[in-house]
Amino acid sequence: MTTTGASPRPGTGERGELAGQVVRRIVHVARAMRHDTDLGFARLGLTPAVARALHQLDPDRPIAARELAEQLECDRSNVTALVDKLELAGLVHRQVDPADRRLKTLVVTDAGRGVRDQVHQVMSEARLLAGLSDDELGTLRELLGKVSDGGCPEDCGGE
Amino acid sequence: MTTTGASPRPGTGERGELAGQVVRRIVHVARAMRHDTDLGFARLGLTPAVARALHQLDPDRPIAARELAEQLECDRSNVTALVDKLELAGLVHRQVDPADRRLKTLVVTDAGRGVRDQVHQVMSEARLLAGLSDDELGTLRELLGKVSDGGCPEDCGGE
DNA sequence: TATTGTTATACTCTATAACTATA
DNA sequence: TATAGTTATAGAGTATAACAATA
Repeated sequence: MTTTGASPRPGTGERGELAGQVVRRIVHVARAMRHDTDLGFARLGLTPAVARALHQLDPDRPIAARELAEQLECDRSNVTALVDKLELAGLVHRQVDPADRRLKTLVVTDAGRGVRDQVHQVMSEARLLAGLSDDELGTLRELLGKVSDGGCPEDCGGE
Repeated sequence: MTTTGASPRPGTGERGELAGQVVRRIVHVARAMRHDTDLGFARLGLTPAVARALHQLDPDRPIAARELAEQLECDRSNVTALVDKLELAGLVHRQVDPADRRLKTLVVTDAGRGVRDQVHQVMSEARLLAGLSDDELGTLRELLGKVSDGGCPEDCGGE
């Protein structure tokens, strides 16, 4: 407690200023990236939310709507509309679970597989990251992984 | 075409995979951060967009609505509603520019100054960044700055 | 009684187009 | 005619509450 560095409140002091800059840059960069990916999704005829939903579905391990809602961190009621659009586009098929007839399993169709791959690719293009070397990208990935809750439920790190 | 490394399309190959992971992590982290800050804004009685608008206004250099729209990268028509709420809350005052009576200058009130400071602090708290050292934060800031369009119009880097 | 999926509803955010008042 | 701000409107995204079917 002798020198500087102990701020009464978070968001104050040098450390808080630095953290604030990082927060704003992350939000800004993410905004630009989403703007970028959204264009790609639109080219596939998908809204951003629908694209994210499709991306979250695993063609080889169908899940119920409930589970998709958890993965998307949104309410069940929203999933209904998202899956409606996916089913209308022929990318996903609702299938009642014989074991528990309350559940509706979301099966990705063959067409859905193809579009899902394209969604994945759109999210990997990352024009904005072109200026970074492979080393820098690696470092960035590590640092982002250290951010609390940066563990990412499914697809961020592992693959 | 002799070795690896040359991918026909972006989003393919090792580099694309790495970039994709970084993209997804950034989006995920930004999502978590926004969720975090949004709670803070709500405690101030502000919606996220209103908070961002107030944060963008400089109490010492009033700007017109048009300019705010540019800074927020949104349409003029939206600014009307945002400023409506800010004015209703007594945080901002519309003032017709005598020089060009088409313009309405947005003046931050005394109460507005206080709330704006709190907004700034909410954005600097960054609980999620607690696990990173000062060095790591600095590196993260640099790398994010290298991302295309990471220049950030106003408040990200400079202060 | 608890849970799944659905529906109805509402609010926020954002965009487009048409209007007004100034210039 | 061009521009600033406003209004009306629409669509996407997300949340809550109530409902039917199933467990």
